[in-house]
Amino acid sequence: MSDVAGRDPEAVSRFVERFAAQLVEAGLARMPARVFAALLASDSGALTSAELGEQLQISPAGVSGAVRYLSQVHMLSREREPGSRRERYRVHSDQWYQAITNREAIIKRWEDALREGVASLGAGTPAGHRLAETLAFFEFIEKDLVEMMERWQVRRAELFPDG
Amino acid sequence: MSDVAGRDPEAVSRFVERFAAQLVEAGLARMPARVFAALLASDSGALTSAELGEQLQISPAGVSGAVRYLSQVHMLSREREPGSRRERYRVHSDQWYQAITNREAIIKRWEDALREGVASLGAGTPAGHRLAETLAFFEFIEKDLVEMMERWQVRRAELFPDG
DNA sequence: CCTTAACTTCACAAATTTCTGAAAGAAGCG
DNA sequence: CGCTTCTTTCAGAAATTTGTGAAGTTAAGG
Repeated sequence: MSDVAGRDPEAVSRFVERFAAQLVEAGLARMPARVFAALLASDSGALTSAELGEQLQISPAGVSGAVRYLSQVHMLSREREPGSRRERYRVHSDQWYQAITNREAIIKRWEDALREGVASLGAGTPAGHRLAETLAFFEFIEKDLVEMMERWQVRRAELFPDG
Repeated sequence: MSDVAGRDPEAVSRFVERFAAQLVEAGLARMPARVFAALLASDSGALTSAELGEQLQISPAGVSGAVRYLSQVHMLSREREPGSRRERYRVHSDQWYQAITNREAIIKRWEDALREGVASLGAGTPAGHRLAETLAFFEFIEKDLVEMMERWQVRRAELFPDG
């Protein structure tokens, strides 16, 4: 069943393309950005490969590549409808929470590189000191982000008691 | 005066390239990433165009493009040494604070796109509800990020009393 | 098992991005 | 004012990325 039926496809498309453009500007590749935006704007929160391909005018191969990337970075999850070979790609309500939590993996690698830098340039040198301070900043961010997400869960429950 | 003199250029270069690679993976363009990493790893915290060009093996044009971008997103600042036409590009100790604050501009544009989406898809629809929840998340993040940066300033003063 | 629907992989064409050399543009200094 | 030094702009070559068609793989359903 098409998720788009009964809605203004143009309004949907307009939002999808605009929001995707912002995601692209923030560093996401074009096609994953469009797929993610389309899911976000769907009523059911889940679309099949065919639906995505039709709505976004992209080939099955394009959809495949985009969802592979998005699922790697935990921005969507795949589900198989039982007794069908159709896959559905879904955004969850805590998807952003997931995505941000995933950012921590990136921060961890930055921290590794910085620790190496402090060691090889020397903790006593001005440059070493700068790297150490940068490292401390990321360690702070990492810890504080976790707490921030906890605060969001609380706030979310307040704003959307039934969500 | 070369900032690199008296240090192991190989150790510096190794850190610069590794850290830059992480920044690239996070979405920054290659050359801005390398320039930023080189500044971070310099003892003085500031390098001239010629020094950057030599250390990174890139042309003056490359340096120019990279620093233009980095200064736009507030990841470095330019200074003119008085009585010289040489420019120095500097990272400040609160540079990451600046960069994150700048991210808020991006979040603001996401929020605009989402508000439009809620309006055009209808606040009462499931999709509209999802967009509204996403919007609320970003509004929360935006406010909380500011407080987080304030907490960092406090923490930083504790860790580096003389910084 | 065989058919068939769905997804994935792969090689390639097209579009985009990146980086450079060359030329033009500022700005200090005599 | 003209020389010199440094930076920026710009057109284009080179490299990378993107998205597709076509072939290949998997698994449901007879």
